[in-house]
Amino acid sequence: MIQSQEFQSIIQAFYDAKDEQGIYETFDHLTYFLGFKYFAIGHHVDLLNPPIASFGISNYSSGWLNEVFHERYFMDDPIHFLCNGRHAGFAWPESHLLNRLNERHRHILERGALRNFQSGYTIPVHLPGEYSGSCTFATPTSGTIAHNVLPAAFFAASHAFEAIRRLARTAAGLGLEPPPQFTDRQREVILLMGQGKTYAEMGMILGISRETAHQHCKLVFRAYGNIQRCNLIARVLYDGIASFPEMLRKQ
Amino acid sequence: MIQSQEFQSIIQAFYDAKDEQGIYETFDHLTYFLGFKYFAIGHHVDLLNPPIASFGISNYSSGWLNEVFHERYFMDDPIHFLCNGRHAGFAWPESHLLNRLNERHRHILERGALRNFQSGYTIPVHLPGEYSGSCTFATPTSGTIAHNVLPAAFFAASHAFEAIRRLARTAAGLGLEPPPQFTDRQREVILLMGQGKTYAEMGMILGISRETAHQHCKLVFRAYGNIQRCNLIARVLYDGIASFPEMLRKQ
DNA sequence: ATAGCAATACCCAGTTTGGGTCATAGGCCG
DNA sequence: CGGCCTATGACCCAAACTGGGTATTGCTAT
Repeated sequence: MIQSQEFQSIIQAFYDAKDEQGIYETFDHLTYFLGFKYFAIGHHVDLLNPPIASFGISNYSSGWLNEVFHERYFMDDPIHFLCNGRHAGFAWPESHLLNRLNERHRHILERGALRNFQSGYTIPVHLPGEYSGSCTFATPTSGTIAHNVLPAAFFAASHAFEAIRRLARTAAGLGLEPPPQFTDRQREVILLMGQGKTYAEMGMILGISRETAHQHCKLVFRAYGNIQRCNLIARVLYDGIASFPEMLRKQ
Repeated sequence: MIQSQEFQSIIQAFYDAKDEQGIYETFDHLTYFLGFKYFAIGHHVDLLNPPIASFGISNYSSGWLNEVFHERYFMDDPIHFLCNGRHAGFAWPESHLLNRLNERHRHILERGALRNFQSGYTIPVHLPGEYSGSCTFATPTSGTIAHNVLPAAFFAASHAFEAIRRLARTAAGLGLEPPPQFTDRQREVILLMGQGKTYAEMGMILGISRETAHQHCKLVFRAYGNIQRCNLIARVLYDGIASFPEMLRKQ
């Protein structure tokens, strides 16, 4: 399958696509080629109020899309939820994944199954400074998905996402701004903020005065546009400026 | 290749590995299976002062590793640089990628080529809350890499990274105690805290009094053992109680 | 029915935050 | 050498947070 000329040409077609229509047709082709029926690719954002340069393309039925929009399923999409903290693709439904879902997630999953989404394969896409997203292939038949198509689906989905990102960015005229850069000292106070330390404690730990720690923090806030402390924590983790292990380390 | 039993068993072996030695042997096997000679997988961090729970494994020669450490190449690694803002894997060297490199990058790339890294394939790995990383396969022969192995390499690298992450995390002792459970209201105030809202703003948004929002937050803090607000944000994101998309979305 | 829990609401004293502004010292670079 | 950046330190002050309380309402499970 992967050795085939057809597979190579589908990948190339994503990069050659000039607009959403071209992407859609290529995806339709790919979905059929891989043996699935449905596809969806896009960012995990508020679909009723999508941010600039975000995108979402699928061949889901209008009935299901109506339900998703009307019931606001996209805010608690179980498949999107399972993408959190994950790089490798995953086939669903799978028992040990279902354990992580809450009531609302399961309800949505059941509604989807009624609408012919019995099983599928989803590829998460995370990139620093961008909205998380994913690419999903689904079938109306229940039962296990053939494992040998997964590498091809994973590979193709990644390139498809890459191609659509570029298209969406150039269409939006950005250039998303890259996350700010920080000095070593600034990164240190960021970690300490995430550990819940006060300015006085930071000063103690770093061997500097309370006011100096305060000053470093002020510059960090300013770099992010004077956002609030807690929002900063979420941002630096998301932007890859700090990692969970460092921030959550006991001390 | 991908259909082969051997490929499946290599993937499984990564998840079954109990320590770095097991990972190393499995990677050696995978590298040979894919037709490469060298492999390297790990986080893009300061190797002289690696953060907790970060990892790096490779079968590079000690001569090259010495040079990398001594000359601090890892701070300006051209391959790591090309991973920025990219999800799909990439084969190198490739002319349109080289354009993005600066002098120092090219110098390091040339030094690597002298040390037998003529061409390769690199898979970037980005995950919110973690350092970016990558997995590289390389060969001492110049010339184009056969395209048909790339999907297998991409797929296997993703699962390998996933398996090593889990190993490194449990070794770092994170995520041992099960996270507390929260009510819907509590989850709402958690999200609002992560968005930098004050108690008064939370009350406004939720249609309750400032003091009620305060009360919900107090119970959340208590559930985590009266930790500080900012530390809470890092914890709930790590524990999967809230996700980056819901916390960072504009509203 | 009654005990438990979630959600609501209010009080309060002490601490912390997050904006300013200002100043000095050292390092690096052209 | 001068300019720029970083790290350091200091002061001010209104607003917000923190962590104790108490108390009512309504729902649910035993």
